Amino acid sequence: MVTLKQLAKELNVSISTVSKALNNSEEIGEDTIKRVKELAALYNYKPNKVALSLKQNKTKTIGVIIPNILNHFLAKVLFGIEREATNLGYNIITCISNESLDKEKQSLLLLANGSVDGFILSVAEETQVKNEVEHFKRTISQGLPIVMFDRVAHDVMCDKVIVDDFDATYNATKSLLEEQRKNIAFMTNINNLSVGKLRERGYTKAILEHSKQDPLVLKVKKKDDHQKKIKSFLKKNKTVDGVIAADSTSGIIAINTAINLGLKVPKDISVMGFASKSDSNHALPRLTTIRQHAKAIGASAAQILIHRLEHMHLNEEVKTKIVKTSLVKSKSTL
Amino acid sequence: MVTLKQLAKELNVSISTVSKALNNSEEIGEDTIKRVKELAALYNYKPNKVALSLKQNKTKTIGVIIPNILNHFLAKVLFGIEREATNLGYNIITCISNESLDKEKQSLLLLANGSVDGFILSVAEETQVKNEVEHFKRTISQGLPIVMFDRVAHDVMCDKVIVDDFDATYNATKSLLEEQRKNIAFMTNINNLSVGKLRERGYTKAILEHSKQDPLVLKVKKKDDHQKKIKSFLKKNKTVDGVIAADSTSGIIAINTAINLGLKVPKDISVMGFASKSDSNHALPRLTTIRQHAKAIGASAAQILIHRLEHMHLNEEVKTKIVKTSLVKSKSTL
DNA sequence: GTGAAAGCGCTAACAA
DNA sequence: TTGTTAGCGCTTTCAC
Repeated sequence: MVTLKQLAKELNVSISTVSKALNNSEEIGEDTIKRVKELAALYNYKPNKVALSLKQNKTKTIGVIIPNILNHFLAKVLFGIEREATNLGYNIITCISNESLDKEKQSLLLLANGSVDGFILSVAEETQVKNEVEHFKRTISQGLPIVMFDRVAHDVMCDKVIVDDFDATYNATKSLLEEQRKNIAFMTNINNLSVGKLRERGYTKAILEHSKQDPLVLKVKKKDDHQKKIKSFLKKNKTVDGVIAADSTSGIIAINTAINLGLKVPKDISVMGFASKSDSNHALPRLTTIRQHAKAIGASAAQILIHRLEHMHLNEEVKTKIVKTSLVKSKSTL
Repeated sequence: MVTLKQLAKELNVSISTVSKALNNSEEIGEDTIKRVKELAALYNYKPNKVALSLKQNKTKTIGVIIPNILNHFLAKVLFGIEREATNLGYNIITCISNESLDKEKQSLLLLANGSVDGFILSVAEETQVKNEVEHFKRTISQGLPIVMFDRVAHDVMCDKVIVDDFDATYNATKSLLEEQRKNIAFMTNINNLSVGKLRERGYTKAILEHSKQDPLVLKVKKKDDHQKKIKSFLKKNKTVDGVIAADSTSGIIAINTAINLGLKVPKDISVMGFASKSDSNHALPRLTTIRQHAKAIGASAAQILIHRLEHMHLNEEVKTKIVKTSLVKSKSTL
């Protein structure tokens, strides 16, 4: 890479002249500016990012810590973050915590050495289970702002972008009740997560308030055979005529399994679940989905963090933004 | 963040003494080392990454350019890259080209300002269609090595990690022929990509060599209704008794659609396709899949790049690594 | 209108 | 054993 020094030498002017010329300083003569710019263009000069970062004590880089990149929702949020950050002139350094508390701590520590100006993250499953938050607080107190999305740690004072999980399942359940469903089951493989619990509560509340049935919940663990679990559940609970799925695969599998068992969807059983558009394609009939607007969540998180970074002096209060889900009807419900 | 300067001041020693002490230099007295380290620990000192990068003229950071983060395969490769890079002491800056040539150029340019030491990337669809490679060559000639994976630009001299796409479908097709399938179709929605073409050629060759049928190919475009396309294809070609899917969704949809049309899988029709483990769950019976070992591909790419970065002086020849696919049999084939 | 010098945080050659 | 100094590439204040 060409440096100011080299340009200066070749032009027989000082380094500072070159610097000022390239930054269109008023101080510099017109033809000098022209000469400098021409040579810079010729050599394809680009200011060294690292030197700039050191000088200005900011990197224009955001650390993003994602629990699981293979989760379609999280990947899509990352997509949103990347796009918005790029538009606003920031790069992102991505770490994958792999749902591990240790890796999460590690990543936070590793990047808190001047590599990034702040963080966007979703809390790892293990962290939520153990309810640890010290590492977040420490990072923030070091002057590195954090924006949490989706899975957040409520007792950490920082900006948050979340989904209306409770309302989403509450409304989804009510919508199945309006179809006159008498025995609606709730399926989840994210029962450990804050969002998973909220979704279950939304379902339960709707059932208790508006139905005569008891809540009926199937909790699938990561290591379970997902298909088998759902199949035996549906076999055992033959009167189930509605399903709310808290995660993106349970809904798909529920439809496929129901059909395999000879049920008609949605005539005999209605299925509704959190999922993305592309996943909903994997069932026939297509899954009626609760969409989380993942890209918008990512974009919001990036905006909020960058706004804070660029207005650090203002010391604004932390805020929580709620991105509303929407229900996209398809053929798996009436 | 605490700096050496502050530590030095508080300890009444020089900056270089502190630096050396922290680096366990032989030159420094034992008790000085101890005093320095204690204070450093107290203040939670961490060497400033940016300063180090500037000094040593390397960032220990890799630029990763992914065409589409929502593609499960690519996301998994990213996962592999991140893990391996982290293990080897590198960070990754992720850019998403979104299959756009412009964004790809943009990202390359943006990071070639000292932000990263090298690149790992998979070529964007538009880039492959237009067959542009100049931006890659320019980057490399600037001293930033590139490792390409999966979708590679053959006329760029750089390290590559690829899949045995041709062999994979050739063998898959032969395996269906061994089931005595008489009319095997090939379905793809990645016909624009180098890998998509290779996969089609593998299928075609196997058919031409070992079967009496003509090749039968269904090309689905991004904007098509995937389910509809496959449904009408299967309706029109009622004698199709085998399917090879080049991408990760066509196989799933083919199974679900066949069942919807009243066919028995695998009795009436066998389906086999590229897909990941989690996707294969979306069909019932589960899809027999061609696995690409995405994580291993990512890890290899990271290893190769980092090796090159740390042995730049050797100027080793570029190499191409082929990661063999494997066929995981499930219930969608005999 | 142009240049010299300081400084961001760090390392390392050299001096004491 | 410890300190001084230069320098990585850049911006910016202050002199000329």
